[in-house]
Amino acid sequence: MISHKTPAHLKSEILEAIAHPNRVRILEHLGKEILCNCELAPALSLEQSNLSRHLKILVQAGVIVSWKEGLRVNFKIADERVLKILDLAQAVAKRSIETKAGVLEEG
Amino acid sequence: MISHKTPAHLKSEILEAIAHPNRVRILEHLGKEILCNCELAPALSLEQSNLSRHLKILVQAGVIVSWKEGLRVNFKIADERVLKILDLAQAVAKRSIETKAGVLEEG
DNA sequence: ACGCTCTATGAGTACTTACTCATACAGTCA
DNA sequence: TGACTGTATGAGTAAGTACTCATAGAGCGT
Repeated sequence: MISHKTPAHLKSEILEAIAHPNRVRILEHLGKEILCNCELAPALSLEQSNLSRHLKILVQAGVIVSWKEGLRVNFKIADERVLKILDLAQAVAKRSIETKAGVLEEG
Repeated sequence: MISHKTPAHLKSEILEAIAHPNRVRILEHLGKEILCNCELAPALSLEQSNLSRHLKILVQAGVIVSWKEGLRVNFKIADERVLKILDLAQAVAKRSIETKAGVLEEG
């Protein structure tokens, strides 16, 4: 079964999964340590059901992986490159803001 | 005026701007050459007005820059790192697909 | 001035998304 | 078994997004 998705579609699926601010925060936490839903919820001040759905989106995109451990479901980053994407996004955002500030000054 | 946006929010603004499949396609084209709306529209098979709005989103995020040249408005990548983000997204997507295939085989 | 080309935007619609509440499901321990 | 903890999901709602059509604006040429 070969995927018929275009390259642009493949990329956007990963990026859409990552792009939500709460999911960015989840990834930032998981970049440091393995955590479960019950630890992330208070750390991010998110409703348990809401967080569960965000985590599901990340798992389905293949950005994080999960496994059961007793009652808990643990999560960790599946591919370290997603953290690199976050770093680059940060850098682009920073430059964008600086450029806008520069335009205002010289104007 | 200092921005009060959280790091997660800054990142997600860039990623949300990039994440749409049509905007990924726009960036892929602009990664190779400078183009105007009128050249991109037929290349991407997008409605002129629809394309114009996608380009606006990318400009507002600071991902691309635009300048007038007669009737045309040209666009180019503002920060080459967005292309790197697309490459990484592609790599993550590829690995995700392979991992899922592996799971199916060993199952 | 006029017509022509290219781009931007208002308005309307269909679709998707995030969120919350309530509830079901899964696993542990007494 | 029942009570308890942790997770997933159905249902409903509010908000956001992408798309199209029509139209306005901006700049070129005659």
